[in-house]
Amino acid sequence: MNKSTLYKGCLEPIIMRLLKDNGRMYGYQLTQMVKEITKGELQITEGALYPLLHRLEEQGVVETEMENIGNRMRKYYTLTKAGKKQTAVYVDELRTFIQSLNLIVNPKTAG
Amino acid sequence: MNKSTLYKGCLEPIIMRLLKDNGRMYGYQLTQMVKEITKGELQITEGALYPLLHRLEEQGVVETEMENIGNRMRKYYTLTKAGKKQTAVYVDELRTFIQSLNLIVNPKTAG
DNA sequence: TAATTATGTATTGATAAGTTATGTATATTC
DNA sequence: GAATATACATAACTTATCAATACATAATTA
Repeated sequence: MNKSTLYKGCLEPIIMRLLKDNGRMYGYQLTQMVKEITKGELQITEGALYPLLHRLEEQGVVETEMENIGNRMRKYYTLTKAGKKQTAVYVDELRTFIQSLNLIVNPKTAG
Repeated sequence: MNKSTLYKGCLEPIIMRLLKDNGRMYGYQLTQMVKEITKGELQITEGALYPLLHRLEEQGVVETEMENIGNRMRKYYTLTKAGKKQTAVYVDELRTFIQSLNLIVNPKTAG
């Protein structure tokens, strides 16, 4: 096992949740926010993030706008209406999943 | 996404944790216990479980004994000493991971 | 009694979600 | 001028899991 492989399968709801909470965000910002919130515990790689974002765009879950900051471009992602609905469902599933993990790892305190 | 794909990467610490708590267990029993504890939320498939158990045996994390119950055979798994050590580390990592997920999904209550 | 479900271990082929590595480019800091 | 941070992107590879299948016995149900 590898510490960093734990979140396989959870990345999608994680990203969607952050977009729901913060509105417009760009890729690099998402990686930094995850790192910051989890105090460095979760680090999203670009190889995981960008294909995911593109997939979400393809599916109509997010929509994008480009913006130029100085000479660099940024691609901002926003949840669509359908995306927000989706997010609610996924985050709920993730919560249930967390609860399930808790029941196994902390059988006494988790109820 | 698929609800059942959430726990990719978490199965190993889950199984090891159960073995640590309950001592000797057999494969089918592990699947049933996970299902029971999580009220049906997590269902371990054989295609995931048995290869994992075999891998753990290969690595010296668990050791096995066969037993005949009636006419059916059962293969019991027990953590080795090294396995118990490993388990402590992995479960700790899983706890940290759960905490990280919580920080993202429940930013207000999780601290 | 025939069919289905539960118990029990195991393997195979396919898939998808990651990692690692690489590429491009600008801005900043030492 | 070298290293680091910012910013997007893709390609090749790995691997953990699923779905399906296989085999076998016991128990239940129609």
